Amino acid sequence: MAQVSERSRYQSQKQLAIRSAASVFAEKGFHGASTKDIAERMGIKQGSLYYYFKSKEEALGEVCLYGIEDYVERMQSIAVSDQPFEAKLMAIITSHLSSYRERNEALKVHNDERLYLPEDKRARLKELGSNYRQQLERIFEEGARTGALRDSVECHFAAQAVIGMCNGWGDIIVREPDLDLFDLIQKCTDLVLNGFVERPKKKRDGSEAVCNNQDQ
Amino acid sequence: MAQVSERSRYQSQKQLAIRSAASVFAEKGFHGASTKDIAERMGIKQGSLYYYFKSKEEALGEVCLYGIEDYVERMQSIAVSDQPFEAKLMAIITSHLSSYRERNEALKVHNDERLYLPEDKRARLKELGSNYRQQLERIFEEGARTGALRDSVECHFAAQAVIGMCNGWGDIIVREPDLDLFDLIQKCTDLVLNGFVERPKKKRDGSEAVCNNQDQ
DNA sequence: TATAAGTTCTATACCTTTATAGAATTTGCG
DNA sequence: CGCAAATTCTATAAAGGTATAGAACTTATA
Repeated sequence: MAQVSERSRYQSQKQLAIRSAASVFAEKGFHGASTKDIAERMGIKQGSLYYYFKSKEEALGEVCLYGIEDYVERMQSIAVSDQPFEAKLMAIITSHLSSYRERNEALKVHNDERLYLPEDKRARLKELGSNYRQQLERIFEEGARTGALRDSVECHFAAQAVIGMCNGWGDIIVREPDLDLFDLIQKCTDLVLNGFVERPKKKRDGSEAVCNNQDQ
Repeated sequence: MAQVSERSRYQSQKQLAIRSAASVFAEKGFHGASTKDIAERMGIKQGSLYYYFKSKEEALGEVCLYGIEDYVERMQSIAVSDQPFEAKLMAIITSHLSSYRERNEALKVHNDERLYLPEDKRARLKELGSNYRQQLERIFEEGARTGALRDSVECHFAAQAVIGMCNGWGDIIVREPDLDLFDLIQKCTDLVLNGFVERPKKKRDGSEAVCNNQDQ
């Protein structure tokens, strides 16, 4: 029994299948994509795809999960890290925006297509999405507690606003490959912290040093 | 020849067709929606729909145009109005967010599905979208000139960020009908102006009076 | 009422797509 | 090699979707 290579081959092909599906779904949408498209992108015939997915819908489910798992993991590692509030915020924005530059198509598919999954298959995704938002909320709460933020800031609103803004840049980042991502990250962070209205500068100015290892 | 009523009936049915298509496209996406769905929602049979649209794709084009025209018009009237910067910003956010509450499904379709149109049919939409962004940019430029904003604010970035944030709230607004829209508008405006970091209050505090007629 | 234009319906040609079954091929190993 | 499991292929059933043609019905008006 070819146990060793079976595992290896199946798993690498399955991974390829998920990435191919992500790519096609991102480009054409779930309903606009055909199983033939996906199979072709991974170099096999349409019927063979069903060796890896029970249905097209299952493929969507796995792509969405793959996309958001990665995303949540990075949030996790930032949340537990030992950085001050402003550094965490920038790290999160960096992680979020650079995931689009890396053509993390699965995340885009999660954002745009997950609603086409039936309720029960979306439960896990909901959980992960809520987890992401809650961790961001807690980071804002911590910021308010340590005095980095106004007391009046509503952390639920803040988290949603940041996530929404980042997702909004997602499409633009994908469309415009020449866009300076680091510059954009700084501007977004600055907007969230300070807004556009003039204010007296505090002692903070080396804020570009807070982000060092998130840009891979 | 029934000239008078022909015009009236055709046009009202066409309007209904566009709104029905908007509703179905918003719910199922362009590819997920069938011409049968659209026809049923407007109370006719599938084949009859082709009296109003040459093709399903043409229907998408008209829905997108319908959605964004309205949106751009409201921006226009705010841009030329004689309000100070902060009031204009709040009016724009109000217009944008409340269009989702009014279930302006055509705008959602424009945002999510317009990319499925062929290049040439998208030209006009691009023009209108650019127009919207440019007008918002000019409002920010004006704000910087009159001293309401930092000089360093990059108006192109600012406009995109505001549009992205509002679009991000769009899905949430549709999903959560109990959300307090006026509260949300104020928070969004405050975020864009002041950010989340504590700052000394200026003389501005009657900021809730600046918006009076945009909430219809 | 008779007419003609306008509107909707029925029926269908044609195509694409999903999913399955079973044959064929590949793979690793004794 | 030659086997058995794993993987991929071919072929196809079944379903659903788009668009068209021409018949049938409606409406306003002469």
